[in-house]
Amino acid sequence: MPATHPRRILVTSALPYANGHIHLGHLVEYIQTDIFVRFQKLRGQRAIYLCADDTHGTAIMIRAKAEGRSEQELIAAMREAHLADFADFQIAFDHYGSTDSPANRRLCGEIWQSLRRRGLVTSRDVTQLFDPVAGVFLADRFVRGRCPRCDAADQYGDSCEQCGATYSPADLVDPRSTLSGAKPEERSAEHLFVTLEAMHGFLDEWTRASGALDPRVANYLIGHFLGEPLRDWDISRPAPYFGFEIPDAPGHYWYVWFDAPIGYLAATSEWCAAHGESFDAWWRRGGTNEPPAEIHHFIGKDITYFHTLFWPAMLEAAELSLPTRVRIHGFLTVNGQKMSKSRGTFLLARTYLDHLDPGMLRYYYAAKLSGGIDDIDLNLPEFAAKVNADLVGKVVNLASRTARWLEKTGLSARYPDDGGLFAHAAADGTEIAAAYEACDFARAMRAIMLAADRANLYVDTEQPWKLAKAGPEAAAKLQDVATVAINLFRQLAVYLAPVLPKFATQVGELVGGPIGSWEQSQQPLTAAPVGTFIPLMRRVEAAQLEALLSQSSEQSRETSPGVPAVESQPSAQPSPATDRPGDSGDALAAEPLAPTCTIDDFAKVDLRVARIIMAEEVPEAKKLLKLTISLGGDVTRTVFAGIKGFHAPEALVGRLVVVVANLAPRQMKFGLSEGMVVAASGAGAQGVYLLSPDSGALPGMRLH
RNA sequence: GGCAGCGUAGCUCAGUUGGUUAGAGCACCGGCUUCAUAAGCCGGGUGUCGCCGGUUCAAGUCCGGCCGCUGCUACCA
Repeated sequence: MPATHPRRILVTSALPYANGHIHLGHLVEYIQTDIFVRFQKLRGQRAIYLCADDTHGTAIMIRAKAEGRSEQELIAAMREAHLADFADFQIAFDHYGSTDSPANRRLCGEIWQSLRRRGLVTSRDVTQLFDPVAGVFLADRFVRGRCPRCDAADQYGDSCEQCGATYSPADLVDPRSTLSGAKPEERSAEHLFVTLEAMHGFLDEWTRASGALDPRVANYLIGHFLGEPLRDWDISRPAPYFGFEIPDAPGHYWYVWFDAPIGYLAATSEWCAAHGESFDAWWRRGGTNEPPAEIHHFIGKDITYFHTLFWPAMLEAAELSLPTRVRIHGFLTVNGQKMSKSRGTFLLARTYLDHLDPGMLRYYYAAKLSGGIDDIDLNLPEFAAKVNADLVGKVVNLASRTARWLEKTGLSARYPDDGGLFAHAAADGTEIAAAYEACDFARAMRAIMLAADRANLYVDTEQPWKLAKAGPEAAAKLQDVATVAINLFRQLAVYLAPVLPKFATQVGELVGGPIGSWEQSQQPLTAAPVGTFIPLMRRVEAAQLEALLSQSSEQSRETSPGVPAVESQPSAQPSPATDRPGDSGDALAAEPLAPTCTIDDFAKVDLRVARIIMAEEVPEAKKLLKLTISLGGDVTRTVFAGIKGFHAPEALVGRLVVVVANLAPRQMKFGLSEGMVVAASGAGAQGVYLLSPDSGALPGMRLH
């Protein structure tokens, strides 16, 4: 519980790059951070959540040029889009800045002077490929050519995707710039470096002993960087570059990764200016009489070393406060694989919002995040099941099934005997809070759902619907039972408030007023009016998920020219089939075409002709027939096929069908199924139609 | 190629410093309930804890090797 002096907690998320829109992968971090900050505020701590757009660098410069507008116009437009996405996902920054701001320029200058004073800046020439037409130096990925080892065409400047060779861009055969198509030339330019090795002792100590890092991360750093002399960090880029020109080195610009983390400081500075606070009190060591502010950075594992080596070194050199904790999370996969435009799983925040409630994603992520650096998977069928079961079926349903009894009477004047349920859940608050504090939100959600289970069991046991029918003499008992249920419901809403802020607000409107303090979970409400219950959250339907994926696929086709558009297929010729009566587009419309797959994808599926040699009823099964099929010779398989009712077993024996022969065997209730018989179905689901090859085909033949 | 993480029930995952009979949710089956958004409650069983070896009285847990999956690969590593 907050003592007389609340903790001061400064929290950041990594700055999103102004080169693209927010997607569901980004949101893992912003939602995680937002939950942490909201939790701290609910507990009465003084927490501030700061972030900003990361706006500088070559990529922004090139994109602005390609779009024929200034960098400032580009980043302003992207900022607006980012802010709208964050707001709609209920991510509540206390301040959202930009690295392209006067405050950031000033602070970059100050840090830079600290590095200079300490003699940590040096310079030397660096040779890079230069695009003479576009007039810019080229990163490896902006150069393509033939592999010097295997001669594969169209390879990136650093490694060959065909043979795996690694090399430098200058080794490529016939290199060309992906920006202009011009042949790049080698140019040498002076770069400025920070001599990190001078900070080696400090970093060793900080990594090991500060407690800011998970031991696994500390081990990683010790094993990979701190075990040998640290390389100089190339901190400048020659013109042309979109960024801040270095004041004492005209023609040189700070590299984007220098000014990006300083954006945390700039955001603090701007927030302080707007709220009459002192920057020094938050970042300067010994800047106040208060205990030092805590500084928590939330980042993805990909930018670990920027935040655990370069950034602490910069802060140390500038004598600013060091991070209390660097909280590192993994990446998001969708349905078990990385987000992919061609699979339609590269899900933008905005696309999600077009179809689904943001609170649901916040809850799902919370239920998956345990504070570690493991990747988390967004499995869409599981997402629907979890949201429907936990939020709709357990939590919201609790009010849905009891609030109506209290509309006229309000809560009982005294809190009834609930068998210790409220006190039990109030005591759970300690463990739930500890889990939130440790960013083990998954554990917090499990504990909260257990409390929800107990509450539902209570309602089930007390059977208020019977009391309602029992007449006036049971009215007091009915009011008491509903009072308990609604109190337990509101208690859950307090615990869930960091995850579901909008839901908590709505619950406050239903009963008891605004939820603003963790303490509200500790005392039941009495004699308060109860509003009319309106459904607070709708179930997720499969159709919504399909619509989400299908819209995402369309967007990807529009925006990624590398993926052939379905529309580009020559389909204008009238097809004989479309002239047939009854051949409507219903079936196609009911199940839109799957995303494009390659011939390699198709080759993974081994389709074979097979002969059904036995077909048996499975008495207990509603849909299944047990088939024994032959792939030729004495190779037979047992397959359970969902065709009962559409085909008589005896009519199937001897018939040729097509099977997926390399499908992973699946244990079904009635036995192991070792393949799948291919059949057509869909639209109206009027039937299931087996495929047959033309006569002459033999078992074992593969479909190509 | 380099680096990292993971591998526990059909699926998604928990399993504290090694310590009884390895757990939860979902899915599935049966029963109850009918207030509630096809919601709720009870019961049911399922595991060579990826494989091989080692340390130990004791290994899902520690060590080594192998296999598989996933992610990252930025002017860097």
